Amino acid sequence: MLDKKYNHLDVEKDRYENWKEKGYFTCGDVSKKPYAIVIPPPNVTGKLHIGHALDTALQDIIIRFKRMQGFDCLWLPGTDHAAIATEAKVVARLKENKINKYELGREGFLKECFKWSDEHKNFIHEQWAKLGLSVDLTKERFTLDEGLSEAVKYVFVNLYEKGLIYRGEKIINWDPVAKTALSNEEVIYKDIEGAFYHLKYFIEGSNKYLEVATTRPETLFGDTAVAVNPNDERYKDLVGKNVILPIVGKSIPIILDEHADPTFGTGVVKITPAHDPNDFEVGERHNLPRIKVINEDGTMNELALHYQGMSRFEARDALVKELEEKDLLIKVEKITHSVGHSERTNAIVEPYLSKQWFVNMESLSKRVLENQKNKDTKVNFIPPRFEKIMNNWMSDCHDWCISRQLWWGHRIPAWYKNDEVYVGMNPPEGEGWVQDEDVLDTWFSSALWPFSTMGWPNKTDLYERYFPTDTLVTGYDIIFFWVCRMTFQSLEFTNKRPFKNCLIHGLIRDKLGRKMSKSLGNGVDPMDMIQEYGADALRYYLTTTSAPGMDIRFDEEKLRATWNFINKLWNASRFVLMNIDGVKEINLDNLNDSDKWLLTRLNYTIRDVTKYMEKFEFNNVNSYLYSFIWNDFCDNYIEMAKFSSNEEGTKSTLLYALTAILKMLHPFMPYVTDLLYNELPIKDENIMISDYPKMNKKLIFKDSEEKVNEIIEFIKNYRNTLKENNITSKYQVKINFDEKLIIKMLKLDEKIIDEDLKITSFKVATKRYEAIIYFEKEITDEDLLSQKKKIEELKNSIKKRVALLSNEAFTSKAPKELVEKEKNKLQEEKEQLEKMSV
RNA sequence: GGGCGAUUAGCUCAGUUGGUUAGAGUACUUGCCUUACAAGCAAGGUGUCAUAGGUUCGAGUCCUAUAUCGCCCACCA
Repeated sequence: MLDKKYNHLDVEKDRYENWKEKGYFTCGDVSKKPYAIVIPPPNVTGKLHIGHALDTALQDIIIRFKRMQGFDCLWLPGTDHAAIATEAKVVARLKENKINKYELGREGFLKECFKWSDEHKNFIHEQWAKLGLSVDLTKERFTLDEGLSEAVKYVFVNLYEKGLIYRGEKIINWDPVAKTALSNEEVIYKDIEGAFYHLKYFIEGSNKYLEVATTRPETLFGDTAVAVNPNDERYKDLVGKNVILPIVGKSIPIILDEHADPTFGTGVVKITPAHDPNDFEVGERHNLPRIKVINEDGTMNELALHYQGMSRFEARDALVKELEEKDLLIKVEKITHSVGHSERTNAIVEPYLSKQWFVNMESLSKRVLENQKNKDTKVNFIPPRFEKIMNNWMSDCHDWCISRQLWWGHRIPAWYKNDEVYVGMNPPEGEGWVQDEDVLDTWFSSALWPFSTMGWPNKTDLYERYFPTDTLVTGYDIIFFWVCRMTFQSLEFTNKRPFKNCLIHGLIRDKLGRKMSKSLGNGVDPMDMIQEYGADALRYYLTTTSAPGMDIRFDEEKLRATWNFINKLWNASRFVLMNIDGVKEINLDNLNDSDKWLLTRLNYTIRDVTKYMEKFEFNNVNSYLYSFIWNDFCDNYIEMAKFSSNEEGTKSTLLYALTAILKMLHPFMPYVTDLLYNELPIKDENIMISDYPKMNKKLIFKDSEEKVNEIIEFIKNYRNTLKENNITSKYQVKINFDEKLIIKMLKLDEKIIDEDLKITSFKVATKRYEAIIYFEKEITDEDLLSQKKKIEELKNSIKKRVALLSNEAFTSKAPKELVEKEKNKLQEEKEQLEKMSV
């Protein structure tokens, strides 16, 4: 027998191990149709956050639903080595022990990284288990696995051979803390306080000067020109002259370039090709030298003269002071401007001239855009609006910088000997070749995830059977980090989309709508919530609380309400189990009206729930399931069933309905439904491999549905009348019907009389049931008023409906069913009014 | 500057291809320990659907503006 109260800790204990041992998570039944999802691999950096809980719960719901529908389901799990993120963490851990990565050397450092990633993989496994995720652990992959590394190399070499990967010297985003290049997507722009420094650049051979405004005076050592706009009349006569670089004393030309905006500041721009992407382009156009004045670690180099060795920021302060002393500073204007920060180290990113590897995005992105036009082969975003994000990014993307000056990652398969470059799967033969020191951007390997995890480029059984995958689930924040890149790599290398559907969910915010972040300390640990409310409640709450793609404000009150819902399910199950003694088979041949009513409602629910499960609209699934379970099943049916619990039909209906309820809830709350299902007298081996309920048209009973609906309505009206008129114990009732259910539910037995009494009376009436309640009491004005009000309301409604139905525009243009429905309603209302007017 | 989303009950959110009296949870009021559940039951009140126009027999839903809030991208010498 079940405990009186639902205890999630007891329920969820040890259950996962059992599923795993039985092999329920393992795919491979070739007699069934395949259905595949690959998990977005979490980084091996830390613990899973609440967003992971949402993302993985959604996938588990889909997989469990499809599994019960009879698909052979592969949910492929894995983890991401997360190049820079992990490397930063390991460096930090080593630092605690006062160890520097360079002292350790590449090999030693990688050993530390593997140690770290193994630890975190274990941690992630534990959390997946707590969440109840039915991932196929026999197929687990890691982005640095041998197979995946082969795929990465293959793709690199192939793109290189096609000319889509090249090595070039460009301005890239440099992280001076991690000392590596970053892609544009790894740079986060934040508004910070800064200043415009207005400097004097004296015109050569003159005592006049140009006023040059800059936010980064320390880069002036790298200036190789100043530019003005060709249409700027103010500086027309200066063309061809030179200015003297302050402090340095060097002469640099005044050039004409569109880049200078005459309406911005003084209209004069200093050009530092080695330290600014726009200036770099200006430099290209005018053939200017590129002078680097900053080192990899963000300190100034020898070209910065006496500022050598200072950090960028120290040098700025000191330089400004010197400029001021030498009367070369005109003014300092405080401004707020957005400055790029490294996503991982939070260091201010330095635009930096350096030799890196790039992917040419032109043809790859074009192919994605083309493919999205074909509705049979496109990636279907759910909700559809997110397709625009991918398309926008794909129609305006720059070449992708893929080399990283890190150790943790896939080493670039390029070797150099003097000026020769060799790119290949294996090291070149012969002496003197040195492999590129750099590794690839972590997203380069994640981009291959849906097929590299299945053994590609080998034609494995796994790949042949499950690729392209069916559905990818992820947050909108990584559409261009990841979804876009998977799509173009997949189209390029497999000629197929990586997944048919891409289900996009929102971000989880705190109660006030703020992003969860470490600095605010407003994060919610899913493991804490599981401890407090159970994984079942957390999963159900997170996945059903909002419409697809919308952000969620995390609200513990709602999570608690979900726990209450499970407690309700628990107790309803107790009731059923207490009342189905001796049932050996489900027999639905002899049913009473309330049984038929419940089965009818159940079948509608199965139909609606299935429809919305297929569409991934879990909030709608909830609204149908919740109201069916709580209102129809518990509040109405169980109460009615108490009067017929000895009947075979009712016992069977209770069991049949509970079985279907548990199955429909199972994808969301696997633990509690597994336990409750096991208590049932008639069951399959396990709920997670049982059949999903199907609508059965034979179990739709329209007449009983209508009748019991009216009974419920009558009961409600009756109780309302008692309550409103404060009728407590002593009253008598005259009725026009012999409906046992109403009599029992309202406990009318001892109150029924046959004759009319000449005392206060209230009438309760629906279409076919009518009761007059006699009550010893003076009718107060208030009573009269409330009765009058009801009649008024009814009259108004009738008036409105009559007007509507006499509107010819409506009757001729509206659908016939609707007009018919309105007519029926009008008829009903008229009848009711007649009955109410005593 | 370009794009996206939101605005509905005190709060948090749903609202299907337009269908005529707009829903849920929570909070609130009242009465109940009715042997599944008081973390419950019964009954109840709650709305200028951001604003202004328009289309339509009919608009929370479609169209056009506007306002406020949030997010993304680009630019920021």
